[in-house]
Amino acid sequence: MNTSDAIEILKNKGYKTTGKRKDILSFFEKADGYRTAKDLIQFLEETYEGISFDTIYRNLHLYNEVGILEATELNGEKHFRMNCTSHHHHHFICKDCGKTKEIEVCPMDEVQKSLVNYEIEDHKFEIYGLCPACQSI
Amino acid sequence: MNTSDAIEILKNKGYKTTGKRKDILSFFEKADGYRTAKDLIQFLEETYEGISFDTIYRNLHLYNEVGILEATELNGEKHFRMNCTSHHHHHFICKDCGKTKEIEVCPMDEVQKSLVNYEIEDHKFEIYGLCPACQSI
DNA sequence: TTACAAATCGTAATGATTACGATAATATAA
DNA sequence: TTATATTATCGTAATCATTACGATTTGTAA
Repeated sequence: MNTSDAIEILKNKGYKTTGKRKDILSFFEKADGYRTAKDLIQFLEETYEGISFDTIYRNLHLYNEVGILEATELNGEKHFRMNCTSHHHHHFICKDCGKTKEIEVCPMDEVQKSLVNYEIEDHKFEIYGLCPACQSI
Repeated sequence: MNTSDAIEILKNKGYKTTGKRKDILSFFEKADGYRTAKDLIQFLEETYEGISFDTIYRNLHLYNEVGILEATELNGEKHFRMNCTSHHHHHFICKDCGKTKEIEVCPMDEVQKSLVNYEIEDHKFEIYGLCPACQSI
């Protein structure tokens, strides 16, 4: 997903296009990994001094709801990244820089066999560590 | 892991045994699934009216550190359960009652092949949904 | 260009968790 | 068993991320 895809989604759902919304999208497009609300605030402060928390969190929440962003929880903070809609997969997440690498393995087919009578709603499979670039630092 | 195993661990590490510590352990032993700090406070208030947050969170943190409890994050709150030390496995977690079912499948061996040069520190594989008992309610 | 719904602002409130100085309780050694 | 050192707990305030809200501004469609 990129910024213009995302704007298209918002328009189709009747949400308005604003400068802040576009900048939030390009921030995540450029980020290519997980970022926190704080990271986003810091970025937007450069352009929009004194931007409201309301704007930050409302839009993060909205983007997550319409599938533009996906979220995960790391050290007590929510982290967000551009959603990869292409196909189902999981991520290696670098604890240092937040960048991700796609993992194609998903064990859910096999797991379901051992969960008859259980109603599966969701699953999470994430690998944490240091990416090659962050190991040398 | 049960309460007496856990007390043994604490003793061996030089931590003192108190009534509250024992009660916290038996709470989690009885629970057989994930519980929040709030759940624990509610339980302990019955016996120890006005128990301090400090006691709750300090002990949860300690038990997690020494491997008595394991933790996960669900809807913005930390959830804790007795650690199953026997062997490596993952969990189905019921969103309603917090009870868990062990999943023996772990795809990490296979995943590692696609992560050469990545330093893997940790991984999480959890399945969420409703257990048979909670579906009928 | 107008009008109205939606977005943002500025700031206060919330909720989970952490922190801390004072006090109490436990374990150990005499 | 008693003294003593160390650890645990208390009571409460502080912190941190996130949510909420009335007032104001802005985008969009007619």
